[in-house]
Amino acid sequence: MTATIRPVKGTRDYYPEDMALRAWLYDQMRHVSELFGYQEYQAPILEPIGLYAAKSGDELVEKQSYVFEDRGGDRITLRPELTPSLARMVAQRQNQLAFPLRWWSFGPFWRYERPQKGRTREFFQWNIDLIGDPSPEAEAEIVAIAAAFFKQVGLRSDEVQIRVNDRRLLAKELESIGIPEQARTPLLGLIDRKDKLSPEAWILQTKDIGLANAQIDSLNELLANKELWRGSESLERFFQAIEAFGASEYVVFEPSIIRGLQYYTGTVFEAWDTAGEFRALFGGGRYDNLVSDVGGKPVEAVGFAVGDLVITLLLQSLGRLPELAKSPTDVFVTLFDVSLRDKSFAIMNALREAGIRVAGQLTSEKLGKQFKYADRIGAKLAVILGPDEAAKGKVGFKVLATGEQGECTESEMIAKVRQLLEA
RNA sequence: GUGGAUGUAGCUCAACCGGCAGAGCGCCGCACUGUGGAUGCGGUUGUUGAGGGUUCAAGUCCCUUCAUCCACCCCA
Repeated sequence: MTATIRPVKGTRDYYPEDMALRAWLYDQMRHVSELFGYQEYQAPILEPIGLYAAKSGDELVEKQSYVFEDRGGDRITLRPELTPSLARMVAQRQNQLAFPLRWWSFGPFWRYERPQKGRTREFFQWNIDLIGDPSPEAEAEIVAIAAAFFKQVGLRSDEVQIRVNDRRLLAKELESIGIPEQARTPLLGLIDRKDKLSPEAWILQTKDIGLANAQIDSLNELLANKELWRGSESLERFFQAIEAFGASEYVVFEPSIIRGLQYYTGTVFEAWDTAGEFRALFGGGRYDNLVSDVGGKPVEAVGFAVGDLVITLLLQSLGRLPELAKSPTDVFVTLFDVSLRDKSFAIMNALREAGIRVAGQLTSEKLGKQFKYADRIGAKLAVILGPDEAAKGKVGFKVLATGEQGECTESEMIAKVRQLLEA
C-alpha cells in the first residue's frame, strides 16, 4: 500500500459504480436542459489566467486557482468556473449567434483549497445560461429549470428550496436607511454570512462597519421582511412567471441572499436543503456585464451552476439514490472447455450482432466460478454450451435471478434470449 | 492560510494502567470435479501511515513528518 502513488489531493476516483451515478446525474441534467430547449456546449479546461482577472472574486483568482506555466512560458489556469469562458465564446461570435442563447454544459473544474465535506479540488458542475434577454421572465425561466431538475431527481419542495433576491433591491433599501456608499460592499458580504454568525457577532460586526444602532435595527427589520419584493416591479414579474411555470412551491424570496461573486448585477439565487445539513446545492444570478468585460458588446445574461457532489450527498442522505445496473451485461456466456471455445465465442458474437450486451468467459475455469462471476457483475442471463448441448445442437440458458433453466436450439437462441430479457 | 480530530487486515472497527495484534464483513477452499446467490466447516489477510525517542517491553507515552476527515476562510 505504501508503494502505490497517491492520487492528487482533493481529486476523487470514480469507480464504475460512482461513475454510473455521475452519468445518471448527467443524464438528468441533459434531460431537463433539453426539456427547456437548451443546447449543450463545451469550453476548454485550460484557460489563460487573464480570462479570470477581469471579474471573478479576487480570492478565487489569486489564491484558489491552479496556475502554472506551460512550456512556452504562458500562464495557464485549470478553469475554476465556466462563466468567463462562456462570455468569451459569446463575444467571439457575437454577430452570428441566434440570441437569446440557451446553452448548457457539464464538466470538471478545479479549485485549490482545503477539501472538506461536499467539496473537493476537482469537481464536476452543470452550468446553464440564458444569454441575451434582460427580462425578469428570463430569470424566472432559469430558476424554473432548477426547480424542474429537483423534480426530475426526486427532491421535493419540502426538502430543497430556491432562495431568491435582487442585489439592486437591497442596494436601494440600504441607501434608504442611510448606509453610506463605502459601507455597502462590506456590509453585503456580511449579510451573505449572516446565518453563520451568532446574533452577538452579527451586531458586533455591523458596528465595526460603522452602522448606528438605529440602522442595525432597520437592517434587521429589512432582512426579516419576506414581503420586501412586493415593492420591486422586476421581482413581482419574476414571481408571477415562476407561478405560471409551475415552480413556485420550490421558490422563496430571501433578502439575505447576496452571493460572493462580484460579477452578479441583479437577481441572485441559491438552492439549499431545507434541513440545512449541506452547503448550497447551486448558485446563480444575473450577470449583465460579463460579455463586455471580455471584449464583446454588452449582453444580458442569467444562469446558474450545480456541483455533482452535494446533490449526490443529499440524495444519499435521503435514501433517494437510484438503483443502477452493476454493469451493462445482459448475458454471460460460459465456456465449458477449450474444445468448445470457438463455438462459445461464436455464440457471443451472434448475440452481440443481434444487439445484446454480452460478456463471456475467455479461458477455462470451473463452471461454478463462472456462474458466480456472472452473478457478481449483474448479468441477467447465463448461456451454457457444454458437450451435452453441443451434441444436440442446442444451447442451455439460466435466468440468474430465479434459477430457472432450459434449452433451445441454436437458431432459436436469439429470440429466446430476447424474450427472457424482456420478462 | 487558521484551528481541531483521526490514522490498526481489502472494508468497517476493537485491543483496560505500556504487557502474546483481534472481530465482523469480504476473499479463497471444501461439502457440491456441468451451475451462482442460501447454509455449514476450514483457511488467508498486518512494516499498527512513515521516521526517530523514552522503556525490560510501545498500536498505546513523547517529538517530527505525511495523509485523511471536520470546521473556519472562500464559494464558480
